[in-house]
This record gives sequence, structure tokens and C-alpha cells, in this order.
Amino acid sequence: ELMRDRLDLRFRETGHQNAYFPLFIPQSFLEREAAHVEGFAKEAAIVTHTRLKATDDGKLIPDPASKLEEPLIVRPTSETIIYEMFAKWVQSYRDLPLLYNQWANVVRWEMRTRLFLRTTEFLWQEGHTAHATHDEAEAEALQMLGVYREFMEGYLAMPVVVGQKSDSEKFAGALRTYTCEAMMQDNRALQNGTSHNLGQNFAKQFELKFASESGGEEYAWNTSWGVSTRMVGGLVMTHGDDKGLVMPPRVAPIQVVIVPIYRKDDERELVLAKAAEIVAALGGIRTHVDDRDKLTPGAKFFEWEMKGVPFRIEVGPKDIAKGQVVLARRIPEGEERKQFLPEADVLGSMAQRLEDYHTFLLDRARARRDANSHRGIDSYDRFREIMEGPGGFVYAGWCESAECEEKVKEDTKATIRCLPSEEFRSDPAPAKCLVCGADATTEAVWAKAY
RNA sequence: CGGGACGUGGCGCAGCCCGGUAGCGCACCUGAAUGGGGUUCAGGGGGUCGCGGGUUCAAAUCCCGCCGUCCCGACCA
Repeated sequence: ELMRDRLDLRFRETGHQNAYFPLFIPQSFLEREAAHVEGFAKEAAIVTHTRLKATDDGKLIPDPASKLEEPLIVRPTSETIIYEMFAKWVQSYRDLPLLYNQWANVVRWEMRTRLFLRTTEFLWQEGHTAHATHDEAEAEALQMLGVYREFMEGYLAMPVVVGQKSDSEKFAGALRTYTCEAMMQDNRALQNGTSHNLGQNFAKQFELKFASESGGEEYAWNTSWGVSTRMVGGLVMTHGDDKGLVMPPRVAPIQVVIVPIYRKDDERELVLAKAAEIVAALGGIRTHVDDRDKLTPGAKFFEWEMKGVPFRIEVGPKDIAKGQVVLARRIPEGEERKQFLPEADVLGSMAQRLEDYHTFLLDRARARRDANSHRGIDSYDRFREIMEGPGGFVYAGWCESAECEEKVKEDTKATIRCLPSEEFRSDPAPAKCLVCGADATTEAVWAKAY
């Protein structure tokens, strides 16, 4: 919920409006865009009937009499149905741009699912926009990629490599696809969010046209962009450890948990009153007092650690007498697991400690990623060694031939995660294609992916 | 669809090889003592052993068939 709210805020700040479009898409809509057909035909959930009928043995079967003339597809993504609507709404360049987002569940019947990372049904947001020019659409696609990156790094403490997808990896029907790629703790890549410049591909199929300023009739330029609950999986696999979840503080539902320590009723009263004081003093910070009776403090410690709460404050009668509290951070750094500190100091520094913890988690994840990123690899044998061994990201030259890309996939299962944006490119740029040794025309990041 | 494994109280598993009528941990209920890192002790409730058939005096256990789940692969924005 916190993640969604934060993203919605940024969508609004960048001029978008939330909307909601239909769940069912007429099959003919999907047929209109050729690449789209190929991309989604193999993984569709299809509605063919509208009624059930009881058989003699008490089972239910689809009533043959209710068979639909045209099947409905449970949306795998909403480009087609949204652009069908956009076409009705746009007449003039004055109606542009259209800037919408929707949160919706979509269905992709993959042969094999993976918890959080590739589920049959998943919740995502999909932004859809229509613009008058290519450049405006391109700027929008890049802007939203930036919003994603800023969110992943700034809120999830999850560093990403951003760049463009190769032709074979781009979205079905897109001109260009941009991506945020994170590295999990097993050194595999996770595509965490994508943004597409769809060009005029969909506009042409759905007659999304407008009268331009100069009086001509032109097709609109579309973008779409999305992140899903896959990010939750990414978060778990980026920060988690053997004790459980590790929540980055800016999206942690509970940032500070307070565990009161007491034995007798009078102590309980005293300590809970102090806990309430602490909560009040930490106004603006998401706190929770674990006042459950019949659970020992130790049991609570383990539970909140497993749930990844960034900080725990313990307070008991002895602490109150001394004006101190016990402070413990989910992932300690240098310090002891528990620190005995003056109450006032802890309360005064909590906001800063949360910020520092975010930075710590981000830096830690970035250091791990960088330690497992390989540059200057110019031998294909060496590349294979890396992929067959520890894995990780390999930055290397590419001749941009689909053959070389395919060979790598066959040999190692690694794929091109992206052609990195300038910020991530190697200096000097790799000269030769990693695979065929011809002159490289671009740099690519290879990795095994989820 | 190909390869592999597994189905036994709510959850996780042992028992199966070598048949004798079901057990452990967690969870749950009751009581008492405990309470600053997963409390302890005592008592208690809960299971068509995935389904069907066969062998046998006797099947969770052996045999045959089926169903289901998971993992690996093919697939995958």
C-alpha cells in the first residue's frame, strides 16, 4: 500500500490521472496488432461461455447454449482496450496528450510460475499515454523510467541498471522498451519495471488519429509503462537474510516497533505509559507497540526481526529508572546488536537513523551488485566461465546481431538484460563483440534472469 | 509435454525397505509457575495415512491403476 501510494503520488505529480478500464478484452482487439498476437496468444485466459449447467451427476459444465460468439480474453495488459477508447476520445491535437494510469490485476497463463516473480495473476499498474509527436512520447517513456528508478532506489533501496531492451527482448508491439534491472542475491537479474515507446503501432491499428495543428490527419504516439507485485519479490530477494525479511525504512509499514518489558501489573502500567510517550514523541514515524500479553519479549524480538522492522525499542522498568531505552537495528552495522542509550537521544535521532538505514541498505545492495558486475570481459570462454560459475552482470561489446544474442542464450542461458544508458557504460567502450569478435556497435549487459 | 520427487492431525515431518491397527516437533485448549533473545512443567483435544482395486488372518507399509502437488526443463515483457 505504501509502495502504491508513493507511486501514485509521483504519477500525479507528472500529470497523470488514475482510471480504470475493462477486465475483458474482445479477442478481435488482440488480433489487431501482429506482434501483440505473438506475444500473448500463448498465455491467455479465455472466456467462452456465460452460463453453467448442472449435469445428471451433479457436476457443472459450461452451458453449450451460452457459448459466446466472440471469446473474451482476460487482459494480459490493456493497450488494446485502452487505445480503442482513446480513439473515441481524441479528435484534435488539443485533446492530447492523454495521460492515464490504472492499477489492475492482469492474467498471463505462463507454463511455469514463480512465487511473486511470475504468477498467473498479478497486480500491477499500467500507465498509458497518447501524444502528438514521437519526441513527446519518447520523453514520456524516459520520464517514467526515471520515476521507476527513483522509486526503486529511493524507496526500496534497490539499485538498478537502466537501459534499453534489445529487439528480441522488447515488448510485443513496441518501438523501444526501456527497463530497470536489479541484481538479486543469487546474482540473477530481475526486470523490475519497464517503459515502452510504442510508436504509432497501436494508433494505426486502433485508428487513434487526430487533426494536427497544421490541419493534417496524424496518428498519435503511445507509451505504456508498468511495475508489478514482482517488485515485492525483488525487495525480498535484495535485502532479506536467513532471519527473514528486511524492510527498507521508507516503505516499512512499521518503522519502529516498541516492545515493553514488564512482569507485574503495576510495571505493565508504567511501561505501557512510557511506550505511549515514545509513540507520541516519534510522531510522523510509523510505530507499533507490541503490548501482547502471554508472549515473552524474546518471542516478540524474533517475530519482528522476521518481519523486517527496521528498528526495535525495548523499554522496561529499569530503563525508565535510568532514563534510557534499548535500541536494536534489524541489520546492525559495526555496533552491538543492542545499544543502551538515553531515551531523549534515541527519540531525537530516530528520523535520522531511519534515513541512515535506508542509505546503508542501498549502499550495501549497490556494493554487492558492483562486486558481481564484470567489465572488460573480451573472451567468450571467460564469459562462459562466469555464467556457469558465480553469474552476475557482464558488460561487454555486442555487434547487435540476433545470432550472437541467440548463441549466448543457447550456450549459457544468459540474455541481454539491456543496452545500458550512458551512466552505466564502460569507459573505454568495449571494441569487439563478445561473441563473434566483430566490431562492437554497442555495449550490452548480459545476465541470467528470472 | 519430457525428467525427478512427494502425498500420513492445522503446518512441517518420521514410520514403509523387513505388514501386527499411527508417532514426533510446531500450533491449539486447561492449570500453575515464569517473563530483558523463540519460557517451563503437568494435563488435554484433534488423523477416512491422496483415491480405487488387489494380495493377506492382518495393509500407512507389499502389488496394480488413477488423482493431486512440488522441483527441473521446454515457455515467459
